[in-house]
Amino acid sequence: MRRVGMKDIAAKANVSVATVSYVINGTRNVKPQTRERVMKVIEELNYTPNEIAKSLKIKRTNTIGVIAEDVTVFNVPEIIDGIHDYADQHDLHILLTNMRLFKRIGHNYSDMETYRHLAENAATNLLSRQAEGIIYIGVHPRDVTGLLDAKGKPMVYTYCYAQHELSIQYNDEQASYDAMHYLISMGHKKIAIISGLMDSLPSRHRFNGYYKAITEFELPFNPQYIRVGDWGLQSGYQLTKELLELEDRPTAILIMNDVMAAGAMRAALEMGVSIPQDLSILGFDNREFSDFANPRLTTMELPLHEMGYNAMEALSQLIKGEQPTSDRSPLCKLLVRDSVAPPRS
Amino acid sequence: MRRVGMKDIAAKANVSVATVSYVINGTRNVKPQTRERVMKVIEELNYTPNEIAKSLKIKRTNTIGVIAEDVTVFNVPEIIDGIHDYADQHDLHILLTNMRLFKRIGHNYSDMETYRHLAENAATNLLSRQAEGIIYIGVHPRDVTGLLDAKGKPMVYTYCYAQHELSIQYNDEQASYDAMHYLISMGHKKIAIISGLMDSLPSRHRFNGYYKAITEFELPFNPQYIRVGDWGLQSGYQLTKELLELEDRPTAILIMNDVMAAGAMRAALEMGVSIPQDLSILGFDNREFSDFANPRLTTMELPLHEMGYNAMEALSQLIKGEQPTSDRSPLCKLLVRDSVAPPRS
DNA sequence: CTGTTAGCGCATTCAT
DNA sequence: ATGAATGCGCTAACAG
Repeated sequence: MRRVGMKDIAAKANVSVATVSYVINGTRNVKPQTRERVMKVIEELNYTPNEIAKSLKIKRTNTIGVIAEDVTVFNVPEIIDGIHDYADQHDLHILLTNMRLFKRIGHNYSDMETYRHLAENAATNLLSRQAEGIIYIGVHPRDVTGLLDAKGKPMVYTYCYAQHELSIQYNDEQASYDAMHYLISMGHKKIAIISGLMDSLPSRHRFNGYYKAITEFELPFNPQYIRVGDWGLQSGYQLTKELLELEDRPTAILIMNDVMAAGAMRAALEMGVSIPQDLSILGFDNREFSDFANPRLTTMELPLHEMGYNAMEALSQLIKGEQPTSDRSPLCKLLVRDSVAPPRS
Repeated sequence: MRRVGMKDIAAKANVSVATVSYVINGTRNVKPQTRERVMKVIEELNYTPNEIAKSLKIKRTNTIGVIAEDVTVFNVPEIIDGIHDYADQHDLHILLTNMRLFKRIGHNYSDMETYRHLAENAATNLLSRQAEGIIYIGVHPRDVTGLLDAKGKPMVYTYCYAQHELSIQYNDEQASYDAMHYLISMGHKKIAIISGLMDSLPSRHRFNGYYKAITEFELPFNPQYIRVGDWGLQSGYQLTKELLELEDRPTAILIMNDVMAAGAMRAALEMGVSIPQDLSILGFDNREFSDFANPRLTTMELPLHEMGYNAMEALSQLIKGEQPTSDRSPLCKLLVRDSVAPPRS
């Protein structure tokens, strides 16, 4: 049998389709009896409104498009969760496109051709499905300026940056400053840093935070303590070894991601340096394994949920023509576990 | 300015809307010149078809609804990735609902009221947005029979079961049988098992696989070697200690998840038992940390991508009125790393 | 308080 | 090879 529509309800309840519409949407006062009658028929016929027809009519879909570079990359699901959190509260729906970047072109960002094509396609599709705005979720914080054209629809970036566009990204500088503050408050003075690749924005920002803390708290600045890794475990391992072989060893290392921190722990283990008694380690990311490490790794947790939530909030405001008021650089949060202790006196 | 529609194209190109429709969809032959002219105007006006209007007309949306109990739970994103893989290849779109189960009601499954309400709501919403079918992704393999009513639309469950409904779930029994086979092929005869809670379907199935292998390969059956954990790290730790204190120690342990395996490794470390020389460990899940563990954990990898992909495939077939032909219990894959070695002779 | 009616943007039948 | 006209299911004037 045909799908039941308002017309069927109207017929069976002896009213006009308009009235049915009114009782469903509460758009106008309807006499309680009629209302009751209509409701009963709706119930009986198990009627569900066709939102697509409604959308066509009112020119609003309450749907927002999300383009994720890759949903399987750690951190991304939590951002999506934040998006859904806001969406639920505001009766918005999510059309999700997953570009599957890693599986498709691997880490080869240079294949910009394919890449831009995918993104452009995704946006066009979303837009033709009448998404009222788009959120673009990167796969790690980098500049994606000029990648996308939302054809005049509102757009918000998160977990990546775009010039002249609204983007929500956690505050890297403050995060590493806060981490340093914690280390210093524990009594550390000789604090090394293992940074990520220096062509990355987060690396630069975090280094700024490190340097700012060094300066403000008047710690000795030792260039030997500054090491540049490549985000991989092996580099954390190697650089930590180097740091521990220094004549004037640091008592703590701030490490820009948990993976390199895992390498650091391995190096320390091999060299008989115990954490946190002989060396304190502070990571970034709160990766799943950091809670299973031995000792459990103290790390900076990223405000992922908040990023998604704020991005949605900002987008909604943009859609309504308002000025976005959301915090564009939410703060990371120190997760105190067991890899930091006061230095040996 | 108003959004540009077919009418605008038609006017500017001096043709009827019908013709515009024909050139866009290639539904009928159009004189090359006219065709050309229309295309040019489309280009100029930057026209994008309104898929929502089209859907209303043709009564097909090419949209499928996905209900995830919680997208932030490990394993789920990879399933979603499989769904997108199929969707991309078949020009299908995904409307994703995230019930956010953990954040909302925690692990308290007993709050079935809220829970069913959420699910029912999600389905209704998806359906009223004209999703042509629904995929339900659980948060771990359990029976969810009777949770949802798709009102006659096709529905496929994955990462959970539902009686009398189509569900795609990896083959647990085969997985643990394969794991055992590997252990045995490495020369182990005294193989213990640390199972998950016995009220769980996977636990039962995996135990079946264990027992089947024991029987088929005529290994001694030692009830002492069977331990029941609760999936948590602590239980893996505790049970491994007990196993290692046995007079007749096992030389290998099959552990039903990586988290308990992490506990096992900790126990072994404390007792001075080295892995894999003195004890082999084989986990389940391929959790992120298992690759960072020391030694790297050999584990069974779940066919998550395939589950998502197959679920989509089956759903598509159902939508088309065909018999689903997808493999409903894809196989797990052994991921050989460093925690298994031949027993000491 | 309720009914009639005109579209929303498009695909499609029936003419020509 | 093309156009005119109809309607998908719904909302929102407008009219009573």
